[in-house]
Amino acid sequence: MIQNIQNTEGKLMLLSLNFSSDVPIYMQIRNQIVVAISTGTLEPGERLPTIRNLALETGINTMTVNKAYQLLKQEGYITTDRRNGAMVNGTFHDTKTLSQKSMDYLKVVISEARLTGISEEEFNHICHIMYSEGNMNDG
Amino acid sequence: MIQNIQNTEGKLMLLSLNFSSDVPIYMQIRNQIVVAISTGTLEPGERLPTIRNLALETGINTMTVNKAYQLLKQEGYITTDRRNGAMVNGTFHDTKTLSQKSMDYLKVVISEARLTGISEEEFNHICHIMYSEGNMNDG
Amino acid sequence: MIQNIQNTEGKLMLLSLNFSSDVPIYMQIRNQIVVAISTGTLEPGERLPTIRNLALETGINTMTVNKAYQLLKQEGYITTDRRNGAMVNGTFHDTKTLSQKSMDYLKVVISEARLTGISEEEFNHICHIMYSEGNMNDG
Amino acid sequence: MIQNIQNTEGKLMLLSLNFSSDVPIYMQIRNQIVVAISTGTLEPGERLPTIRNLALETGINTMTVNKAYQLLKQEGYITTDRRNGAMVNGTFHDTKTLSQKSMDYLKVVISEARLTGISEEEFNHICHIMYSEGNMNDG
DNA sequence: GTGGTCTAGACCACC
DNA sequence: GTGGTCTAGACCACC
Repeated sequence: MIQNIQNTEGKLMLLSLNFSSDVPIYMQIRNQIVVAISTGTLEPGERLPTIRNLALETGINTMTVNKAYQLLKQEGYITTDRRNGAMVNGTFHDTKTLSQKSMDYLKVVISEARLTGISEEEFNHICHIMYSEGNMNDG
Repeated sequence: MIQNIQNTEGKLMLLSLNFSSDVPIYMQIRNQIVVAISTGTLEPGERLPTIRNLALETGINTMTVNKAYQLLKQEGYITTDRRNGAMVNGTFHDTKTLSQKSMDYLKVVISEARLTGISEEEFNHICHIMYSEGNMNDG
Repeated sequence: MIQNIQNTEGKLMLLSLNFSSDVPIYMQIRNQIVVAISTGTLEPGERLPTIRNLALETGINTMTVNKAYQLLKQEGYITTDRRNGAMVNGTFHDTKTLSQKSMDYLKVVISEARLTGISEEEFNHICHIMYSEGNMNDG
Repeated sequence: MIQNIQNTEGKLMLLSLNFSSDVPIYMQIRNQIVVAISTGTLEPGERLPTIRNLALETGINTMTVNKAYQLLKQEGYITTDRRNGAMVNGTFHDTKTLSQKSMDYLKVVISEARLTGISEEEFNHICHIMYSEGNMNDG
């Protein structure tokens, strides 16, 4: 299911939820918001949709949205306060380190890539496209 | 928990299971066997530990191991028969395509990488190291 | 054993299980649900009985029902999620291709038909009756 | 695995065994011999390979081949005697009836066909091709 | 000995 | 309440 979601300024945000996926809904929300922040679809300081709105428009429970926002807050991607709701963080730690979880996932993805005959150059190309998506909103 | 597992020829195989992870145990087994096949730790035609043995030595239930093997079989990584047990497939389809799931994971990993200040060159370097691991057994 | 099963809306569904068959129970369930979807007994979007209910009313274990549902899900016949349980898919890929397995079965069935003296016309007639069952709910 | 098998007169017979299939080996042998008889590849009165030979050339246990032959004998497809080994039956009962098992399989196959968008005419065409294979050796 | 199936029952995250 | 996972243990056909 693909949903058009508006943030508090009325800007559109695409949210694609798959209810029969083994990835929990709250994690799908979290992932897509991380991607949106990284690609610039969500800019530093920008307000996220309110929990209530996001829940209402996607038809999911507010608890589920809340769980996603809590996770994002805990990971440092967003801040929440009572007056302004949720907001994209302006600065991120330049730790230049991938989490162990991401490293594990990456290893499995690369393993699958190799086994289907994708060369390192071709894999770099796929990564390049994904990396570049983050620069579209920069120029 | 890290376990040394012997395949049917007595060769050692490292299996690291995290029982408190949100990744199901059968999926952890599946993932690590995919990585092992890709890196050459498990060679084409090589026999995997029997379901019973793997279960016994890791302390996991045979049903759980069975589930992992069924998944690997269904994905085309291994074949199973009652004569020889489980066996790494000799040939893989060079489809050169990543599954949607892998694409999604990769996108999230790359998003996290960007946000921690990892440049595309640095990310390529991480990938290069992982890609190269599979070539150690080639020379 | 023939069981009357109710789906979540209370609609009756016939399920006939043969415990002494060489066809595994989960496969019998899978097969009969595929037939039910194809004939329109189960309609697109319709909810299947919950795993628990189906297990309870048939006296089968939940794991066995779960296996059948997992298979149906993987084959694209149904979707499952924790909110709505299992649900018949609304759209199916018009691939117009039979699986190798179905081709093999069909070949054996046709071979048996020929050897018992059933002509191609007579065989087409049997198929016609089975094909037509799916159109009863259309008119 | 595809094996060229010689019958007792030296005639070649193609046998394709899939050891990781969920269809037991003895049933695969049985099925393929039924198809071979039906298509005329094996003619009435023709001798089958000896159990020992078939086992030797395919690498399967003689018990497995024996099981297949016993089943074929019991179903009336072949006769066995101590001097001549196994032999294709000359006459088959023109019962013009499909077994319940075959009816069940056919129903599932047709259900799958409908759901992938195969029309009755297209299905008849597939059947026609399979039916026709049995007439190639007739002319 | 091997994988495959099934049970009874528990527990879990998710919604 | 829902599906999903896991266990301990039994039994099975197949090879």
